Amino acid sequence: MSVTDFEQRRKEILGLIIEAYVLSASPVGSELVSKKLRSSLSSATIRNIMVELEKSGYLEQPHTSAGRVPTDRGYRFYVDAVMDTAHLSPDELRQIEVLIQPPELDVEQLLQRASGVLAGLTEQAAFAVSPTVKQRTVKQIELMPLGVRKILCVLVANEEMIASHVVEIEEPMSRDEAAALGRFLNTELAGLAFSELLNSLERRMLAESDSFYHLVKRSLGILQHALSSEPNDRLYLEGASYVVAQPEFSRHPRKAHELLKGLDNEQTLLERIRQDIAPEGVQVRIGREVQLPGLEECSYLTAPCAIGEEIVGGLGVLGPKRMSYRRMRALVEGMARCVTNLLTQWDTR
Amino acid sequence: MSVTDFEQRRKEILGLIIEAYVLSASPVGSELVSKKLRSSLSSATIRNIMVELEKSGYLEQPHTSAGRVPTDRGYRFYVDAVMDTAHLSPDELRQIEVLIQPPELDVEQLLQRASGVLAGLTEQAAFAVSPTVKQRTVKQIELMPLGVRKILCVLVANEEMIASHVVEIEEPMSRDEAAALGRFLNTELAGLAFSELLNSLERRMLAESDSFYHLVKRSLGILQHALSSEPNDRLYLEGASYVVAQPEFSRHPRKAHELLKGLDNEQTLLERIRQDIAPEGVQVRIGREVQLPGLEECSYLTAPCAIGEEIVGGLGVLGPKRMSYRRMRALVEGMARCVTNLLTQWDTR
DNA sequence: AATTAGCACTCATCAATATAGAGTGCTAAC
DNA sequence: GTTAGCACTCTATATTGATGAGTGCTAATT
Repeated sequence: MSVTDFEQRRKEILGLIIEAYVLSASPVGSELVSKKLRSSLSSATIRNIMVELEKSGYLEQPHTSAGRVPTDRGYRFYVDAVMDTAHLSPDELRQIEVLIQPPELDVEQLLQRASGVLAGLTEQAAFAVSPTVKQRTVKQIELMPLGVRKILCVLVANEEMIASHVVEIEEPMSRDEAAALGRFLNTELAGLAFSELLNSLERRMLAESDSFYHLVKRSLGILQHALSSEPNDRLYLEGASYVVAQPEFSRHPRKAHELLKGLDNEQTLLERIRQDIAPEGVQVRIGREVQLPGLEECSYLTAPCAIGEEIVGGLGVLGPKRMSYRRMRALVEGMARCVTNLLTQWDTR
Repeated sequence: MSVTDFEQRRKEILGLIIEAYVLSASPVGSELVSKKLRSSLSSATIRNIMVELEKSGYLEQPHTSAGRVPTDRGYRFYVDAVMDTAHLSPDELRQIEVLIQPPELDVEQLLQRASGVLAGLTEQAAFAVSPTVKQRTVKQIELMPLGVRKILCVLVANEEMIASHVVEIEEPMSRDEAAALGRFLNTELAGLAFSELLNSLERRMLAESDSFYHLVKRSLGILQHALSSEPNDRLYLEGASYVVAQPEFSRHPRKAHELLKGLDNEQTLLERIRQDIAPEGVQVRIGREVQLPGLEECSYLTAPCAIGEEIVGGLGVLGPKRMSYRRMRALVEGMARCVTNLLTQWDTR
């Protein structure tokens, strides 16, 4: 038997152990593996291999004379090198699209639905992070005076992504002035990324001392405020109850409590998840890799959502380390694809 | 000893039992009550009174030879007729105002902070319902074409409450047309409640066949859409982990799971809570009165938040039935007062 | 050299049992 | 109307022993 065959067999057995453990939530013994294995090997042989897998750090024993349980490293190896990739069928994708389609063209509603449906499908906690208008390019900017010293600044990235902010200003501004300023901004700034807006205006202020100086200065003040806060920067999270119901947590109330405390921390979660949203597709974080307080016993998967080529947000699933990574990956990928499809459709309509 | 003295003593004992139970979470025996009672009565006498209180339905025994535990009815009586009212000191109120003040004039952010701070102070789950623009009166309406067949409709109730919706329309509309329509709407509809808007327009359509007919018709179509969905209609909920950590739930994982499932149901919760927000002030719902699936073992308190005299939202606290209603009422009332203060300040600034 | 049967050993789990003590209701005395 | 005293009930906790799943090791087998 060649070395690679050897390796292959170890992988297969690790896979079987993990899959059995995912279902049963209790340590897996050599007998069971022996039965499930295609090539018939006795439990004794399996035991020998299990010892090797334990030495490699993929498995561990809760105590002498219990079966084996995967370690973080075991799961990681399984995800990277053992499990095969599944995809949802076109039919399932269509069904999901129907489920998440909101009655209106509204990104927030879409994401809320997506996280809800994803939680239901996976029976885990599911999340979606709303894209910030900042990441997108300017389509239109409108200014509208409210009262004397307040101005409503509406930033339009595209039809579905709109941010409006009330900005307090020093000098009063009339309706006509606002309209003029709006026209100025729209001709000068359309097509820029919102993130470059301020830089661009600042550069102009330094360079030219032209007739627009006053306009530029006022715009800068207003846009600085409007872009500084983004209340829509939100994490939709649903289905925490599924996770707490898992034996890992329901048997250890303290852990459940810590998990929920961790999930209450919307901002921390959001930042961490944002980091993982990458164009490469589905990302997996396992156990201690999660690096979020209270979520050491959890794993999560993320996938990016895009409008066309531009990544504008993401979604994913969070559950106990003991989850079916194969199925979760398929579902997260499928859901992200559906959201991306819908957003892109909306955008080009 | 007169009848009212008699009644008074029963109340005092019920109060002691409830307060002890709130702290200890375990059935309260006659010995303990006897010790805590000011007028010294032996445990035997207390037992007799406890039997009466049990007959009245205020107490029950988990089993023979355990102490007593309050029933829903017992809590209700305690809240209505036994406990005294506490209020936060002006100093505490000021501290809270500082804590919840957001960096910007934004109702949503204010409510989010309020629910977070309230959860921290009460160590229970706390919630806040965002006011819908529908409940307020029209200050300004702006229409802004986006692309060919879409129009952005901005509804301004006051500086801090703004709702914007993208509406798809049949016939294209130019910038000028939109501006004209906007002017029409602002002159005709300002001061009306948003909820009356549609009715008012419909009446006009039937009555007059005047030169404005076309304008009215178009407005109606747009506003119908814009008002039909209210994505800001949201419930902020924080601190569920506190509740799950209470022995009522941490000792019974199934109950904890059901609680969390109940809390996941944002819409149902929101509707139920809205019903309870009354101008009279703090409302209390206890146990089965809650009438929300999965929350039979909980109680909640709500208080209205207003801008001036007009109630625009509310907030409250949710926890196990075994909570310090006295302290919760003070905190909920105080927090509502702070939010009301801030909103009213903003509005009149 | 790899595999396997056989076996002694370990340890968690579960049910059965005993024990302690908290709290009751009742009765009779104050 | 109040209270001391007491028998009684029932939970909570600890103890014990039996069960069995699963292991590691050794020696036999292929």
